[in-house]
Amino acid sequence: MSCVLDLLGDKWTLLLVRDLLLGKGTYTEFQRSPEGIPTNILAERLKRLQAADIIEKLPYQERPLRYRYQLTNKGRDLYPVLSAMIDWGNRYVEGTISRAEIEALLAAR
Amino acid sequence: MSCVLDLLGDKWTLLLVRDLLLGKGTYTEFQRSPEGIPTNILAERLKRLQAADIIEKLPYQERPLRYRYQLTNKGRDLYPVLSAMIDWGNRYVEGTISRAEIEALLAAR
DNA sequence: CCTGTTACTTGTAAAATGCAAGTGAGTATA
DNA sequence: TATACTCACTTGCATTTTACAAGTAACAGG
Repeated sequence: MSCVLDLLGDKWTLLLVRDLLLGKGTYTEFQRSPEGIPTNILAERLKRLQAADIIEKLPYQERPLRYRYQLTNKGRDLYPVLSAMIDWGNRYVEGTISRAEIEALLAAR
Repeated sequence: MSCVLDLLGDKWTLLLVRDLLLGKGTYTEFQRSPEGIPTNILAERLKRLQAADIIEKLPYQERPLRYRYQLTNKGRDLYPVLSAMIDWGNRYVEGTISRAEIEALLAAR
């Protein structure tokens, strides 16, 4: 647990994983998420997640060359963690989006 | 997710929930956990978890009057979140204790 | 009285975070 | 061929949070 929380135990990291699961992938897409992650924190977290092999950076266009981030298998396997948090949130925290609505968002993309 | 992470998204909170699930309950028991939580952080997190109705403080002896903390139903329902993290850790993080060993610890108490 | 235990609180230095502004590569527009 | 614009960051700095050490208060036992 302690080792896992050294990687994921902060306010922003799992929000990034959530965004990635929802299909976001570019720097500006992450920045535009409603929580408004500070740009220096975003850059640092992306590096940490890459170093931990949870995400990878791939070119998605040339001229101009641009990269997008996407989850590795290791990263995608965090879905059950997010899923459990969503279920708990739906049960106990007000104003949370239901699991069904989220699955719909995932299916839509 | 964001609301849930405002409560749980830090290094120590879920470690406390883990300790509580393992049967720990007094201030010194938490302090003696191998991660070594700083005492001021411990006090603050216990207050936050109480305020969030995740734990409650109950007297366990008189003369001298002493309290222990224990999970509420809301707190116990965090088990699936921990469980998902443990499974992910077992798969991807070295030096993690297997789920089976943890279940044994839980059964033992 | 003196020592020990439990459960904290207080002070402070170090580290992480949040915010604003700036940079550089490349593209599009006038 | 300047000028402006987008994307993906980096840098500087004030504020907040954390970590570590020390101190405190209530009570008990010898």
